[in-house]
Amino acid sequence: MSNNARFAEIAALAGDPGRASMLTGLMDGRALTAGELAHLAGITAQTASSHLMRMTEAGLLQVEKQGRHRYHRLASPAVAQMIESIMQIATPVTGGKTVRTGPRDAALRAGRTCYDHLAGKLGVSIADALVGAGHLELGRDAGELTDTGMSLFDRLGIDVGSINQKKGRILCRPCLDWSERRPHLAGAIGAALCNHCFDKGWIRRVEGTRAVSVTPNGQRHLRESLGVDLI
Amino acid sequence: MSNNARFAEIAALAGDPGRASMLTGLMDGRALTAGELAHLAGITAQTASSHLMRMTEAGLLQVEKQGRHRYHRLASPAVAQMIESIMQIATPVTGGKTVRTGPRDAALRAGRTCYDHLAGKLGVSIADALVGAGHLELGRDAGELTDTGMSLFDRLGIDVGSINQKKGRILCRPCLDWSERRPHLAGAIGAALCNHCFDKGWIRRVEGTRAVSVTPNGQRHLRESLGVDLI
DNA sequence: AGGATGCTTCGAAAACGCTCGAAGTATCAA
DNA sequence: TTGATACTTCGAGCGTTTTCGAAGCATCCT
Repeated sequence: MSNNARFAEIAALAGDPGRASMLTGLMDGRALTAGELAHLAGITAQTASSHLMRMTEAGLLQVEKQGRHRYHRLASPAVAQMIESIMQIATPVTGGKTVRTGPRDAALRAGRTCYDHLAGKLGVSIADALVGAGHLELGRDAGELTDTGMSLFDRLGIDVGSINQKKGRILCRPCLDWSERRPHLAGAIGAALCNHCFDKGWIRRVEGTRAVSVTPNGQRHLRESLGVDLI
Repeated sequence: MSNNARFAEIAALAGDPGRASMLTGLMDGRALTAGELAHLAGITAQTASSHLMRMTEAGLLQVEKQGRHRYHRLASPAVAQMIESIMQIATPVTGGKTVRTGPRDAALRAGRTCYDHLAGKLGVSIADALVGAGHLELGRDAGELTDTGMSLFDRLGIDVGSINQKKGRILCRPCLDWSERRPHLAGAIGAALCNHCFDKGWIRRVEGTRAVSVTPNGQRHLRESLGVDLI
């Protein structure tokens, strides 16, 4: 298959409303069953099954069989970044005020995972706090931990040395939050920080959604360790 | 229109072979006429016209009327990054050996523009030289100029201060070259460097293609200023 | 074993979107 | 003004894709 045909195939897969729902629904990094994805997209199980098979064959998804369930997840960070970049175009820049204000949306806006890192108000707050304290520098195209930021992560027990393939510096990626329209911390560093928060019990998934809530313990540690002031 | 519908619409626009050809054809950053794009995609002018109108209305393209020609270009760097990220998924990682070896392809591989910066062997060589000399640090997610790199750019007359919105550091973005499968310099810094090379007459577009050739003068300056050794 | 649940395969109907010929508008050239 | 070029609009044909009911496997539970 020619290069252009592959390109069109991949884009077309993301270009169906049902499949688009599933892909964006998987953007929190979790693995969902075929049934959950069908419900999420508002289509029958048969239709979803066919879609999922095609996306898996094309390399967009990975599937893991577990009993009578089949768990589907995004195949790689590259796929997540593709979806993110399409969202960037699809989200109208005008105003940036998404008027949807349900109770569920509120939880999502407060904090959620964005594939492998933290987003929403939580993600933005952490990024802001790190930048404010001089631990992080975030530009439009890229970001990096400063020396103090590196030693901070070191103290927290996040092994920044193994993340980075280069010698000294830690380079990471900003990700424009589509509810806050502000950059937060993505890339390898963002993923490591997110994992750390889960491991230490600072944050917890809200059952059945992609939202995360900060535990009381987490609230204290985020404030003391990272200087994050949550409202 | 719901957020998901917008997402699907954008992706579907990129998901048609004809439109995909046009979009990737515009990835060199030039503005092409409707006729050129029709020829490039192998479709009639009528069909192309309809495609171009849809993509323009959706915010993917910008059109500029000039006499009886209509010049189309990608609407923004964000669109270019979306296309780039789709290519990332579409390009099979296996081997990375694209066997096409025409004379035109050779020129393209030697050097070309990638939206607003330099790619191909030329782009990779420049990035390698800068990294090798300690002027640049490139990670998987991000990159930055070092202090010596900043003063180098300063000496060249590239105004790094106005590029960066932060105080001291210059953060940029790596872009995985899809012919070399190696990162080169993109983002604001990459764009500024590319412009500088054009302005100084170091490189020149090969008529009618997206390839760029290095002028004798450019060859000398690239070697002397940046330490780039072109084969 | 028997029944329920989760998912896939099959097949056919319906809808959607791509495509191009023909005709229309705008610009340039002489 | 006349003709040529560049592009767009209109309309109809036609292939692709989506969709879901029905049936078929696979797995779990009791």
